[in-house]
Amino acid sequence: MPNYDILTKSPVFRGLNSEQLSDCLRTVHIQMKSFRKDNLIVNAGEKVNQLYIIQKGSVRGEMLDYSGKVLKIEDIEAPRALAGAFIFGKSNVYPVTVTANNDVELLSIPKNEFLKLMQKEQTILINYLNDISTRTQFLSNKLHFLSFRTIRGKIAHYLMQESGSNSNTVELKHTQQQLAELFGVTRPSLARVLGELQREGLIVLGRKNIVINEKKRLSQLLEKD
Amino acid sequence: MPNYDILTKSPVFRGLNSEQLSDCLRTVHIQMKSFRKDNLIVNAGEKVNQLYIIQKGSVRGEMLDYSGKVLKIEDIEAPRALAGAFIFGKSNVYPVTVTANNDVELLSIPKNEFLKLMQKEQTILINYLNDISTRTQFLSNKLHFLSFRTIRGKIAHYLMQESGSNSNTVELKHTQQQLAELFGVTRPSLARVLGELQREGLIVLGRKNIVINEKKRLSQLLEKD
DNA sequence: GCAGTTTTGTAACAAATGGTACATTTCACA
DNA sequence: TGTGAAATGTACCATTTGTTACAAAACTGC
Repeated sequence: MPNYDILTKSPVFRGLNSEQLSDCLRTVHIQMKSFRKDNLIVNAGEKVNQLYIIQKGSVRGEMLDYSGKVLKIEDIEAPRALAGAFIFGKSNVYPVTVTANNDVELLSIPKNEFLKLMQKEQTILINYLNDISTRTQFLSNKLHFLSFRTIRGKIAHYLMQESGSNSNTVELKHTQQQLAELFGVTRPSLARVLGELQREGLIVLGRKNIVINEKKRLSQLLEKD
Repeated sequence: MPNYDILTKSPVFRGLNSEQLSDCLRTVHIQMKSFRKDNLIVNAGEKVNQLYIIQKGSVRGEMLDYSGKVLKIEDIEAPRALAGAFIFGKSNVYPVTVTANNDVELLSIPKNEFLKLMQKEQTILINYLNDISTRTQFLSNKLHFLSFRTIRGKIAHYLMQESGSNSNTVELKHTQQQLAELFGVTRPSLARVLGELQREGLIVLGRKNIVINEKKRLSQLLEKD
């Protein structure tokens, strides 16, 4: 029941066609796993012994601090790979708790079987290197983001990043609550700072977007943080 | 002038002997580079087109926020590899500024040459996967660490991590200033909280160590943060 | 269009941290 | 052993954020 058409679009198998992929996968032991919405897929701290590739649905990675408070790290959607960077490495342990956002199907490939695949297909090797490297870069960005001390700084950085160089409007895909979790701050604090920035004329708050009035002054906020 | 004896101890070339390594490296184009103490090796934002392996000395990776304030990320010493995870991936750009801690010699291998090496020597491939995976795990830890809101939480987490499960003494390898940078807080604030924790009887501050008196209460701090 | 739910705006106060300054202690080394 | 530099302890106040609470506005499903 692996869907080769979908899986060939995964970062790991990209560049192969369905036939090539099914030929490859026939030579190794694989397994399909299913999860329902909000099911726990992996708990932080579990050992990683296989590569998971999402064939259907989307999952979220969250970090739980000791009080159970949630810091959301990211969403991963089909057909991306899960925890690719944690199969190898020293501690082979999931750093985040992974939960299903909706109905999810995973392709599971044991570590040593996946090694065989990479030895066999150079395309998979290069893809895999690209994938974990991209993940590392994502973490690095996240780290950079969290390094802003103030909420103003985080907002400024977020808006500058989301708006790109040409546009002055940022479409919001998240509620304030979700944004606050992303920033690692409380919702009222975020709302307060957003309100301040609006009163100061830097931005205009819409329901589902934010218009940047003065990009220069906004970027100056970054320099003070 | 590559030193094969040292390089075989690098995470990337581990498992090969000097002869095997020199044979490998003879088939590709490599280059040696030298830097003096506090020389800039790579600026954050530069493109990554080669793998650097430190043959001699140590370097530090630092993130500069826009005001020029320094957030130290890590030290990397010979014979580890540098920015291994950023050769591949989407944005091929250094996330941190790399500076020499002392006199440094680097082995530089262009990206496509390094690909050849991995195709040729499976040992190098597996080593490389382990290396970048370990780096990702390091970043993930760092992220977890920074997610603690309060200084108390960061101190508690740091001490619990450093002391391990048996010992109650943490040897300090850093000054307060260095620790403060590691934590992303100011030095006086760190000193204040350390003082508070001592007054509350949780820890005893020494010049070059910290003794944990009540491990239970310390771990409870983590739950409140 | 209405009722219930979610999202947003905002206020008042508490808590935590930053910035700055300075005295004291420790360290390095001449 | 003495001296200058570095590290540490601490105090004061400003700033930022958290916490809690509540009202208004916007959505949702009927």
